[in-house]
Amino acid sequence: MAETIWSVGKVAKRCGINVSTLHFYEQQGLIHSWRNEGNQRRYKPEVLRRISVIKAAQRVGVSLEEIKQAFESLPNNRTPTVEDWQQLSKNWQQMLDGRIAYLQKLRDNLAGCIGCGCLSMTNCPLYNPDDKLAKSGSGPVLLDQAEQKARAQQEPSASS
Amino acid sequence: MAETIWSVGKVAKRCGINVSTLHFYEQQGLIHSWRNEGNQRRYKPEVLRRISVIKAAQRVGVSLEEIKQAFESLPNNRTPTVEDWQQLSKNWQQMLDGRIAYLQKLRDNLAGCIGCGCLSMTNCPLYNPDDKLAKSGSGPVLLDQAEQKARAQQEPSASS
DNA sequence: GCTTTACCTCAAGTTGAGTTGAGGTTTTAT
DNA sequence: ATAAAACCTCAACTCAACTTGAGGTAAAGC
Repeated sequence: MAETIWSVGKVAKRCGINVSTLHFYEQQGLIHSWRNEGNQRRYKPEVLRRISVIKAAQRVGVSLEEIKQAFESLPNNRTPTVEDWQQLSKNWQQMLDGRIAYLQKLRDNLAGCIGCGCLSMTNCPLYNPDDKLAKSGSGPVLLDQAEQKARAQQEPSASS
Repeated sequence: MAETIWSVGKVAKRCGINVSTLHFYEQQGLIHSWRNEGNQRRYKPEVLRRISVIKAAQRVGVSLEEIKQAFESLPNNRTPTVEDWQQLSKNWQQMLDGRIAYLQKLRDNLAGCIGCGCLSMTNCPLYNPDDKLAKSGSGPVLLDQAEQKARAQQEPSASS
């Protein structure tokens, strides 16, 4: 219940990040602060939660832009409620399920693939990552990599 | 068995990447080529395997530098054998297991954590990512993020 | 009271992973 | 034989995510 107010330095230390990173996140609209009389930043404890989420998400490869979009489901005007965070959490979990599924698929394919010695261009999932792996079961809630544009199929001409 | 020789354009098209990316990877020492009489790049089919591995690895957040190091276990002078690739594959799988474990832990913690409404700084794994999540079961073979340096523990002073 | 520490802004620099463009050569296709 | 497509080099640009530095103000400790 400690209705604590935080300074940049405290937040930075507590979260293990630089003060400059907090400036940066604020500038990017990921976190918010108000100022005291001396123009110094002050934070609600909520900010720690946000930063924790940012760090956790980054670790799994989510960009700041995507995180920001996820945060936009949180209210700007009032402090997010438990329900607000739960909604975000739900989306997050779908994404994580997708990522996990992808990694598992990749791992399992590696076993039979990377070391198999085959040079079968048409069969090997490693040589054909788009079909077999990239598009595999991820419910892209936050991630939406929108990759693979070039997908021409054309074998070279020479052969022995 | 097709002992095919590849040009940049063919490789690029086949792999769905730009020619400039191949130049770049070569410059970074990730792939190799020789030149024909007209100074144009020529590739062994092996390069497709390398690029596939690069792409797969990048997708799970491995940096080019780490990939390069992994490739250094491959022979420079001769074409990698099945065994060479198998060794690399083994390391890769350990890393993937680590990443999967991390993601699962994160997902499971999210359920009880991000939306729980607790503000318990001392208990919540989200607020204390270093201990609970970051260091959790990953045998860092390729990843070795070497993060968390700043880990001071200091609560702010004010309270209500 | 004064010194040290923390904070402020704003501009510029850094790193990773490429991309773009200019200016020129080779290959391929007709 | 000639035009189009593919290739070459090298330098510069881009973008994300920060970090560093200069020059100055505010707050804390003794």
